[in-house]
Amino acid sequence: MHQNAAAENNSRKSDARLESERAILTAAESVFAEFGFKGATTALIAERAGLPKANLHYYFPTKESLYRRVVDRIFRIWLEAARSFDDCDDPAQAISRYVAKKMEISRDYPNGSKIWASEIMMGGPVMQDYLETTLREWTQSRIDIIDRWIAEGRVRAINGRYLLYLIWAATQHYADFGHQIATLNGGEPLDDAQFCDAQDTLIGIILRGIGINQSG
Amino acid sequence: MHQNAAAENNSRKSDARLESERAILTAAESVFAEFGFKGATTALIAERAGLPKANLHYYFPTKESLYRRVVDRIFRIWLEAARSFDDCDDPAQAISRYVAKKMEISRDYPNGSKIWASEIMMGGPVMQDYLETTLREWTQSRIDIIDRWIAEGRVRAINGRYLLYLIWAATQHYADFGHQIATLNGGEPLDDAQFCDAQDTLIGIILRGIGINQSG
DNA sequence: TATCCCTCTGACCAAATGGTCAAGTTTTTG
DNA sequence: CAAAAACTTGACCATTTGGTCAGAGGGATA
Repeated sequence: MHQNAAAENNSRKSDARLESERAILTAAESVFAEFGFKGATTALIAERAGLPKANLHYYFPTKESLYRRVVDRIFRIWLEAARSFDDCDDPAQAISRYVAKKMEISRDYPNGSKIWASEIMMGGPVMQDYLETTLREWTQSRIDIIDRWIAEGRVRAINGRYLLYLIWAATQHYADFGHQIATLNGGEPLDDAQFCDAQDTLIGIILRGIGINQSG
Repeated sequence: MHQNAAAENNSRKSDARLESERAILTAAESVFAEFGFKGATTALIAERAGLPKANLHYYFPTKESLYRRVVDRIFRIWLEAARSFDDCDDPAQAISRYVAKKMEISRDYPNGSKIWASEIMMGGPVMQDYLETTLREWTQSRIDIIDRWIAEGRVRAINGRYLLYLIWAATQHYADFGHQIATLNGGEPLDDAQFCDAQDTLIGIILRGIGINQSG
């Protein structure tokens, strides 16, 4: 196959290898999300990935190395969402875009969000570096932006830090507590219309809550 | 000791037994919160409770029975907070009291909140009954109250369900993600002043967000 | 003191689990 | 085509873990 060349761009890894790794990582995400790091078993991950456990250990020597790869991916997705805060200097647009993006991530990668939550609850054994460097810097720079908006009178005087926590909490809730939300929805996950309603309700409350009068 | 009579009110359990059970339950809460159900080991729980593992199994025959007791306690605390929604018919007071109460619970029983979160992420194997009965009924009745407030024009038209989810998410975040919040606070948990600030910021955003103009 | 009941605990066991390995099979390369 | 490199896998192992058990305190009551 001629796609070989494209695949080899990625560290000379064959298509088959990439496919196996992808299957393992996907399975690992679901198992780590459901049982936490200690509760996850490599046997179950291998089973969900459709290959023998020994084969899984060929690609990922230890459970921890596999876990690290999964956490890495999650953090990269988080960083992508973080960028939507930069695209625009209008507070209303910046915040509503950021909230919308985080909601979409909760819907599209719920397992990633759960693993993040689990990591933090365990005291961040793997992500502590990220928390102390990248996340801390990102958070402070966004607080600075919010403070500038406040100084310019475009946003009501609030503590930007706790606004960010509110946004993180409210959006990630739709992933981390998806099972509870589904149970309270008759056992079914939110459909598209409900999800949009949740998103709009959240954005509406936050924007008005920080003193932005929405048009429309 | 004359307190004996008081203790015997509780199913004839001796002081010593109650004390041992309390120590075990406290230890169990911290271990389940940190490692999840599967990751928690009875050996570690026993160690943190300061007694041999065999003794723990004398009081709680299986790990699951111990876990159920811990989850029961959490749910009872949750119900207590839920009542603060009933004490008052004024939307501003009812909601600000409820949020404040939930924030206090996050500060005072962070492990309980983490175990709840972990349970939900596992698909609610133990709490599913609660979710489908008590929680569902409580949620619907509160949505009805919010809808009445809206009909009376005392609150902006919003979807009450997603307002509740926002409140749960934002308040429980301070327990579940306490480690992340501490890391972003220079490694120290929020002090009293910061915690109050977070509480006031949250209440302020929510009240204004649902169209209640606060005085003061 | 003798009896009874509750509590405590070290030693033990079977099952589960992370990880290894040698012996294969397949794919790539010279 | 042959050799080498990469991949696959069943069997195996050491450790961990939930739970058991026999027997040892220890404090009431008669």
